[in-house]
Amino acid sequence: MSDDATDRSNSGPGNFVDDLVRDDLARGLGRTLMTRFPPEPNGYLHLGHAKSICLNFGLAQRHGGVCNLRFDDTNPTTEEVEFVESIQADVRWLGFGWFKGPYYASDYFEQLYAWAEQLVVEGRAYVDSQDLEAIRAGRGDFHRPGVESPFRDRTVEENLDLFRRMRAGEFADGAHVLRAKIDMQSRDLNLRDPLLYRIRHAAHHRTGTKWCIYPMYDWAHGQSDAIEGITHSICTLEFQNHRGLYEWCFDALHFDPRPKQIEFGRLNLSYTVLSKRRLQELVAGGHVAGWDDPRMPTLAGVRRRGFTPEALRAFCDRIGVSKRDGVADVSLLEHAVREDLNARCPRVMTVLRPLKVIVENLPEGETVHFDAPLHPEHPAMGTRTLSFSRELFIEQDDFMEDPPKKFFRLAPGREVRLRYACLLTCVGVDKDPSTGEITALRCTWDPQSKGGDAPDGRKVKSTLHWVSAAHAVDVEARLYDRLFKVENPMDVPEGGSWKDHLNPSSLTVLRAKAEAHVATAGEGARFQFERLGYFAVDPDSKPGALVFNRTIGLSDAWAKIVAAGKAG
RNA sequence: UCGGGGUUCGUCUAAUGGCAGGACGCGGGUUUUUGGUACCCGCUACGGGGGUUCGAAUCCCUCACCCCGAACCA
Repeated sequence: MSDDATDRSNSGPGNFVDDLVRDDLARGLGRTLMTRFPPEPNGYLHLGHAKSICLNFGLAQRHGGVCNLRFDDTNPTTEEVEFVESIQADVRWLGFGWFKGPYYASDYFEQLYAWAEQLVVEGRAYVDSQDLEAIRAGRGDFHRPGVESPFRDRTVEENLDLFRRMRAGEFADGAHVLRAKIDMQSRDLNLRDPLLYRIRHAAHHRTGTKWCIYPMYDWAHGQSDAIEGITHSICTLEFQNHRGLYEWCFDALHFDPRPKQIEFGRLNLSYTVLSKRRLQELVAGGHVAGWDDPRMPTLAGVRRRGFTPEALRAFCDRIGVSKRDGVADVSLLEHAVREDLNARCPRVMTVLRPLKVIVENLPEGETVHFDAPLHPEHPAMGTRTLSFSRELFIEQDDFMEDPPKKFFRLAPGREVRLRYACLLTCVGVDKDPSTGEITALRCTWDPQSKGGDAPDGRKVKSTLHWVSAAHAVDVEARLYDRLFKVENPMDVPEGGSWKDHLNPSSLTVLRAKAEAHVATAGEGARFQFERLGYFAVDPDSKPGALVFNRTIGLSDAWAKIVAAGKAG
């Protein structure tokens, strides 16, 4: 124990919210720790939400508390059931569950309205009948105080009457609003008589047409927290400016105990955009196939791509939680994904860009079988049988007629190993006489090297993946690259758009040859295609027509050598 | 310019008055039937300036820079 204080090698990523919660718990909260994840159902959840979900649910999990899922559904014009459903599915997929609920701010509309009337009665709120522009103008700006509305001094009776008639539907949208009566001189702009209710004759996805006035965020959120008994209301940095108003509401309603609002820095990721509005724009503009396009940073997208919830949670643990507005490197996410997939994925061989190989010393019609482990480090995962015959496919990238110095793979006269099979030597190259294009490789195998090692102990510098032409299954492989070409897509020159940074080759579709073992794989199944990366079966797959998404490639030392121009 | 936050390796993040540490990344190496994995070694940081102190990333002053805020969005 005493060593812990001095052993700095152990200190993991920071999480100042967790520290605060621990302090509060140590001091004695007097009630159960309760957090909440409060999405607005107006879009799909993305990686940024994953950070918030892991934070809120994680806190509850670690400290014997409870975390509510609550839909912040106070704006009927943007919210839809499609989203409340996808959000629940995504939270569950990530590995979290809620104790009761889910909850909805709309369930509290009646209570919220009653409290608003209370404010009116106490002279702390009034109905303003100025139009939008006048209200905006009256608010002033950073340097000028606001001016009071001419309607600010209406009597309680008049305010109550008007507010009730607002609810009753007597007025058109925009005719009146309910405002808190605070201080038009305040340096905190949120305290310059903020709007509490606006009229919206719009159907709500849950309350239908029962209401035609809807509470604003600032009126709904804190009170919803209080109703549920939330102890720690954790939100992102942009809400720091609202804390004064959050507290004002609790003062006005004399809430005790009250939730504590804590703000943290939202997740930003290099080479991607994380904002619902922009993701929506990518979908609407047809830049991707949908919210669940595997290139999207949505939870639906990365799930389809083959990311695991475990990897996402590990990533969220590792980036830490602070008040800094930073940008996490996408390579950290990729690392978490590879780390998890490496441990759990069975290995198989698939050739993405086939190059035909003819094994001259193996008679046509003859098949040799090899047993190969499904995971070299986990024998318990079992084995599968590989078929080897006269016609094979290897990767086009694995052969060069005139290789540079550091190219260890197949070349004329050179011997390599076929993974789990045998040693193979290239003895000739067939070319199309008119184009000069290589059509096939002439090779011989060493029957003494069955399994991959020669009895004479000779070594080869490279091991290639391969499939037998006669036994392979045709599959579609979808390769993904980063959606954006630049680290910060929001860094745009004058007159440009962040969408100018979209990577035109973020998707490559290939017709590949896979070993027979994958033929029966079901949707969502994950494999490592040896030497190529991790792949997951896409829902577009049909019987006999598998589609694989490349979740992430393996780290590729050779590609780095080539990119650095050091291949020799 | 007013208010609210923020500034530690390239990135994320520790250390809260006592040797600036970890992870990712990058470079090198060992092992290897994946140019994978694993393992080893190395790399780079306290925004600037003043002060307090035996001692400052940490406390004080000051400057600079960055983010958020003037929706009937959340």
